[in-house]
Amino acid sequence: MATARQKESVELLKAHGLSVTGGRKDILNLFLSRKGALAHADIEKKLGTLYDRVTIYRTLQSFVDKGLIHSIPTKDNSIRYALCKDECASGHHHDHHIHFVCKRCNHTYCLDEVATPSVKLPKGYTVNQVEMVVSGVCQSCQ
Amino acid sequence: MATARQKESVELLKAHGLSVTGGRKDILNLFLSRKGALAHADIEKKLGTLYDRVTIYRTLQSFVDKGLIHSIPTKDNSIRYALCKDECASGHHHDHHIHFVCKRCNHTYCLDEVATPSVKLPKGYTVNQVEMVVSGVCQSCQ
DNA sequence: CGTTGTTTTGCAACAGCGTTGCTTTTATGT
DNA sequence: ACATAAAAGCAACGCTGTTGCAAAACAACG
Repeated sequence: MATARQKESVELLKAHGLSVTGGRKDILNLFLSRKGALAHADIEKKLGTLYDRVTIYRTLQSFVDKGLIHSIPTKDNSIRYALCKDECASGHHHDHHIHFVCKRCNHTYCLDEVATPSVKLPKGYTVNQVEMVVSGVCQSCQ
Repeated sequence: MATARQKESVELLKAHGLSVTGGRKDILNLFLSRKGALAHADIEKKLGTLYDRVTIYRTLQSFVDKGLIHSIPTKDNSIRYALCKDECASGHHHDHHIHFVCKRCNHTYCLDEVATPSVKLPKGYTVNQVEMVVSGVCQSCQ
């Protein structure tokens, strides 16, 4: 099981054109094991003794660049990251789902089954991307 | 005209239970004169010589607390602020409009005429607040 | 399996953002 | 105009994210 996940992360890394290193495997495993988004601070808290702060920053950046994870904007000024679905590729993110932030446990979830509704903008505006973040109370915290 | 705006800002401050000071008037005037959101950095650039950095932070915070302005989350990790409509009061923000970020001029607008569409979440989720940020190209930059 | 060239990591230092404590100055209400 | 309460200024700090460079790890190839 742990080995299965190991294999999965290695495959994912290779499939996205990233060389396989210990740090990348560990960080990717965090994303795979925990459904929900992670902030840099979360990762540092879990792996802080193993890897340098800078390495984590650069790893996250490379993951975003290669379409492995995407960033989620939040009100509290801390960027969170979550795994992308298969449709995302290098340079092209297609996260058409909405994000949910729980006020109790402070976890962030990708609600893949909920698509972002289309919006009608006033004349003259060209839409490029739509971000939707819903906050409230999640299933586990009810 | 400048005096009319002066009066308007004084009224607004008083109406929201804030004492009237030079800094608050100047900062509020910035919001009144410029349609669009402002980041702390923008304000500092315009008024930086007049007021201390800390004063600007505290002023913005008090404006948010009293329901004068609201914050807008962005991907680049810089909080922007925009004027609230009348429905907002101390502690209760009702910004049910969407926000638009232009990729060209990098301005942020409140599209008050566009309401946030309602979303259907999976069972077990309680919705508290919905944030919608659309990015693209604005009217002036077409 | 070892060598070589490239990529990644760790370390140190730095810049920017936002906060806090304390003192001085400014506003408010009587 | 005065006393009291609030805000501004100053200094310092912590946290987040970035950059340059040297050491280490990885990938490809013979």
